[in-house]
Amino acid sequence: MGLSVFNTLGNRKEPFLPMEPGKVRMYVCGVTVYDLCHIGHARANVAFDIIVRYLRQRGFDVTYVRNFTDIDDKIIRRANREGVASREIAERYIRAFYEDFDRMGLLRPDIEPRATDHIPEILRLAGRLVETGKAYVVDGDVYYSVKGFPGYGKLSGKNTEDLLAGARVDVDERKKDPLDFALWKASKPGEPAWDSPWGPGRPGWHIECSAMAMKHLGETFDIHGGGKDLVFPHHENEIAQSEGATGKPYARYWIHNGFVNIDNEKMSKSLGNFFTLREVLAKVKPDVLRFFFASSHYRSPIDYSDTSLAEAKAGLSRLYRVKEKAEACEAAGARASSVPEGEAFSPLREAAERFDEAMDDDFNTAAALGRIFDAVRALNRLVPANPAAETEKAGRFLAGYAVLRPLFDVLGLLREPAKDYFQAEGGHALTEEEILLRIEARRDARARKDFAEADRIRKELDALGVLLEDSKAGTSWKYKA
RNA sequence: GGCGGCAUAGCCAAGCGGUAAGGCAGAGGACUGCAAAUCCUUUAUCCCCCGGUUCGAAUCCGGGUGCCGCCUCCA
Repeated sequence: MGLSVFNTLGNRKEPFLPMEPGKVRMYVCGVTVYDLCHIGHARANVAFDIIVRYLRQRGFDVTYVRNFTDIDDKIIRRANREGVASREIAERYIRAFYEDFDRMGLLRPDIEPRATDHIPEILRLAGRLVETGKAYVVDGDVYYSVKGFPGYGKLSGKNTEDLLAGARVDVDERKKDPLDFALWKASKPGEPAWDSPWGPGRPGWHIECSAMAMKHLGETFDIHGGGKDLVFPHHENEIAQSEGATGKPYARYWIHNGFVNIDNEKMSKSLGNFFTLREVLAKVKPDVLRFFFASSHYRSPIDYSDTSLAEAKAGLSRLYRVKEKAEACEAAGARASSVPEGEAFSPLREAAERFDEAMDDDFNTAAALGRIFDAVRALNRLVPANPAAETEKAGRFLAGYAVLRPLFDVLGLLREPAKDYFQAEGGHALTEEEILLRIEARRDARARKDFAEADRIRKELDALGVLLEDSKAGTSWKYKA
């Protein structure tokens, strides 16, 4: 069984065969840095983060490139509004981007090119297209001539007649054809500009990705990813200008993620119905969001709400409880027994295998998560009641947990210690010390069979958001979900 | 108008021709002083509707209905 991926180019699932065996060259469209990231950006990036993690775990040497669009109309507009340089806007939001995305545990790409650092490459590419007559110059603007590229529409499944009939393409008199798009825009007064053979100007949106992807990955590379909304026109145009220039296939597999919806409607800046990542991270741990995203297939739309977040939180807690037990075993001095064998482990090993099958099927994280829960159930049967007193059992449990751990890593889940996950949330009424004091008092009450007092203390803590759990090994506590 | 996608239990969500994963919520049981956690059992005779293909369809085909996305900046 091999890995298969859904390729937007061709609109079907295909076996994944990189150009060079064992090596994957991958480009993902990053963000335009003019504002804070919202959870739609988070969804897209978590999706590709998981894809990279899985490819690497599967043994591929992945070169992961993700750009920053740091020059664009929206950045300029914001800079003008605030009376600062557009560079300053870009720097500010790149910083914010890293703050948010690092918290999400997103892998840093191997290369993070910025448009403004690639002006020479962009000019070279545009120049190549002008020289070969595939692009034309009007008043310092450079436009790509779509009619000259026969494959136009192959990614998005559109044809040029339909596009024209759609009549939603704004008519610019200077363009030879309404579908033509700008490779280079002459700068207006007060706008940032770079010198070019056609006068001072700045790059159009689509060409930066082509220039940067081809510079860092070659003229043909394996995977190009982004949100579904980029299929047309952005990615269609990237193909046109890149293949128009090189005559070679551009990206071989196009992967697009579905949207985050609010009340069944696309969340977006223009609709105004968006939540920034940091707003959401103020409410829930980053892992909750990751779990939420992983619980649907990356191509499906996913509906964001407080309810769905709460459900994700509940499911994730079940996972963290397993980790909590593994930590308890380690704390008790147990070490994973070498090879997990025996009847009790076969459901675990089977679940791990079926996890890979699910991921092989177009990165089906929802199904993969199902297999993780199967494994969790199997592993929970092996939990020692008192790890300190049952080191052998604890060692077996750890051996089982070691089978699961790589699965969590692929999804980027369970990155923090369970103790922190359950106990390190701020803003609670009681300190850890105060909680432990009450647990001690309750222990004494239980020892003298004063259950009324013991229950009183437990209820008191419960009212303050602290949950007690008795076991043979003692009483543990956690903040209520 | 053109193109594409989706409709599965109370909720979320897999499934891609062989007789409905998983999670949350619910019910019963075990464990517990009682809880919590955990384990066991249980919860869709049926997958929007109507036809068709097939020994067999949630899965394929045709026709409906509803919702969504792209065609304009957008993950």
